[in-house]
Amino acid sequence: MPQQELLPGTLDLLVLKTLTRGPLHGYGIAQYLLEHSGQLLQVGEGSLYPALQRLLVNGWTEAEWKLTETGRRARVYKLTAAGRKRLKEEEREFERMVGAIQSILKTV
Amino acid sequence: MPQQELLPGTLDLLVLKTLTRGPLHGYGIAQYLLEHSGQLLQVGEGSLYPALQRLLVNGWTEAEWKLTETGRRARVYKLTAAGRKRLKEEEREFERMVGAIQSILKTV
DNA sequence: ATCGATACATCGATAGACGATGCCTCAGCA
DNA sequence: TGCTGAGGCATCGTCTATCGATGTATCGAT
Repeated sequence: MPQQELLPGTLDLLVLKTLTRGPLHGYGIAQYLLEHSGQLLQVGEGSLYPALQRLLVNGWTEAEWKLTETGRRARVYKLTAAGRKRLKEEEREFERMVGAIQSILKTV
Repeated sequence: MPQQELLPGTLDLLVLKTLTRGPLHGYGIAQYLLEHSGQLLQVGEGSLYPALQRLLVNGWTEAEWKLTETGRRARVYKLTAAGRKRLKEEEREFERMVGAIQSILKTV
């Protein structure tokens, strides 16, 4: 059984939250999530880039091509006001769901 | 935006957990989850019955046709030993994932 | 020269959730 | 008598998301 790298449906939330720390590019987002989750949240590229597209299309983020300090081109994403609003909603919804599930799990 | 009824990937976990309280049929499982989650976990039939099939096929549950007190036929599901083991794994994995996500969410 | 890390993106397969639909029984009520 | 709603099963098609594989390219270090 291949263990999943992610809880399905939570990736947009994670990306949006990461971007509250400041504009960042895709690779950096994946790194941030990996490092700040004890290596648990391993976002594959095949999941990440489609997610970044979703966020763009929905207007939750804006993108700009830039050069990193190391001289590589990178597409830097920035939260929009709508994105911040969306983040709040997704956070609330996530906590609601987790709370509901845990209330089931904790019953003896 | 249609709000989701379930956190994807958590349905098997919820069903397995529900069955630790004793054998139960599909309809009863859906009711239990609804009632014990403050009406939050609304499992649709199009999600539930495929899930019950999965659990059966994997040997996590056993099924038996019975009659309810009201005289209707019902397929009653019961946890197997393997199902109990599986439940423990899924519980651990869920808490791990939620912990990781919340550690991202709580950073300022 | 090659290799690993950085950086983008797409494609196809798989899986899961969901709404709609269909079939059946029983109890209650008009 | 006939209808309706609740209890019960199940499947089908659609949609969406995750994921592994693949492909391109640059840069620094060996």
